[in-house]
Amino acid sequence: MKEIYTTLFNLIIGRKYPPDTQLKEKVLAEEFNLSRTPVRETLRQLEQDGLVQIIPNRGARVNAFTVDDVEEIYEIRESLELLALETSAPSLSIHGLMEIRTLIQANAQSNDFMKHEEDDAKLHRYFIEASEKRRLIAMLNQLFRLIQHFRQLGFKDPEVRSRATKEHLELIDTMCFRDVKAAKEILSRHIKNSKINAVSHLVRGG
Amino acid sequence: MKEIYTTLFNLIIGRKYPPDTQLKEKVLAEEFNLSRTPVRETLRQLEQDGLVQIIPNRGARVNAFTVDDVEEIYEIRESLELLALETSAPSLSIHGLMEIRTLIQANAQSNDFMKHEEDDAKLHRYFIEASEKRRLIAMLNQLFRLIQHFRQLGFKDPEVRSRATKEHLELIDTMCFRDVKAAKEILSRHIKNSKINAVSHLVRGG
DNA sequence: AACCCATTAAATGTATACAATGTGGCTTTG
DNA sequence: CAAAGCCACATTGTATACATTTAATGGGTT
Repeated sequence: MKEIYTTLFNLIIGRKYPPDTQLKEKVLAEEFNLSRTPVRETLRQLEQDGLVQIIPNRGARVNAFTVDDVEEIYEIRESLELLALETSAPSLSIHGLMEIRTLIQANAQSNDFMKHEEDDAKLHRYFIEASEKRRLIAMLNQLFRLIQHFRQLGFKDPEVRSRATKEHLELIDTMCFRDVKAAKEILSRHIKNSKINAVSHLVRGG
Repeated sequence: MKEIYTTLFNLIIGRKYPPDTQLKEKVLAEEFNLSRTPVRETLRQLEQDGLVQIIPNRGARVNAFTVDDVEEIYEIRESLELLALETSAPSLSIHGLMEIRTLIQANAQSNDFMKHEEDDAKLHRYFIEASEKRRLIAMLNQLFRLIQHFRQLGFKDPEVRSRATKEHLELIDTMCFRDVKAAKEILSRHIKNSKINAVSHLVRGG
């Protein structure tokens, strides 16, 4: 039952289901060997992700997921992560920061792009969760799910990896000095770079 | 069917259902003369609002909705509205700005606090929707729903009203000059003031 | 007395059956 | 021939029935 959600999710993100495709409950139920009930719930979740639109009595249709959408998500993410960073600042321990720093530096020279992707996720999640704001964390998690695919693509480029690593280390060091204002600048630029990088993997309008 | 959502929503926000209350599908279905199916959907929506937590196979329980939650929502709102303001700036017309300005000034001396609340909503929505960012708009709409109750309380105080009006006019005038940076400062302060005002209507921990 | 396992009751999860709504095509009529 | 109305069908919305999971209880053993 959880499978149907991730499957549909990936089909839409991956453009296998083109925009405006009607998602009919009965058809999906048969394809996934389920009844309409769990299918309906899945469609509601996808609506919350902004991937489909549901019109009462008329069902669900796939929303376009364009370059503009990816950009928008990155911009929202930036705003919210800056807030999280600011909020987390007082409660961060040097110990915790150093732990992550060691991890990142250990993988800095690695060519395994998945490792870099994981480290990136860990670092961002570290600051986000340290904010201890339930809703903020939940919202950012949702945004991360939506752009995960494009983030992974980005890390395949060695230049992107080394720049990200550099920015990560800068961010940590700056936060060690509790210079929140400077840290926000670095994080802002880092996410803007990530956005450009993610978008470069897409064709405009596609 | 839509009624059950708003009813439960208000019961939780209004603390009629205390935190940790178990919301059982069968009980709610009988109370609202519905079957479990639409009740389940309602509970999922409330989960998305962060008002209940659903644990698989164990059902829904009411989340606490504390002062901290209200503050968090205001802070997220601030971040996102600043983004919306920045994004909307290029596409704003002097004509549209003046139209709202006239409206606000017309009601400036009114004692009808509902009118002020409506104008406030209109102004904020104006900038938000001008950003033309689907997700941003949707997220802010959800946040507004969550704090609507406390916003209304705030406008009952004449001092709060006049300060809000003043800040609104400042914001509009500054945007007329396309001074986005200054406008963001004003909006930031305005929302921070609103937050303090909303929180002052609550007892800590309640 | 404390612990473990089986049994059971109550809740959620899923499937199916029924109701209501909206769409498209056909007919009818001006 | 065009437009409006009506009927049939497909789809969603809701109710109910069945399956599964979980938590609690009680009996038996150590």
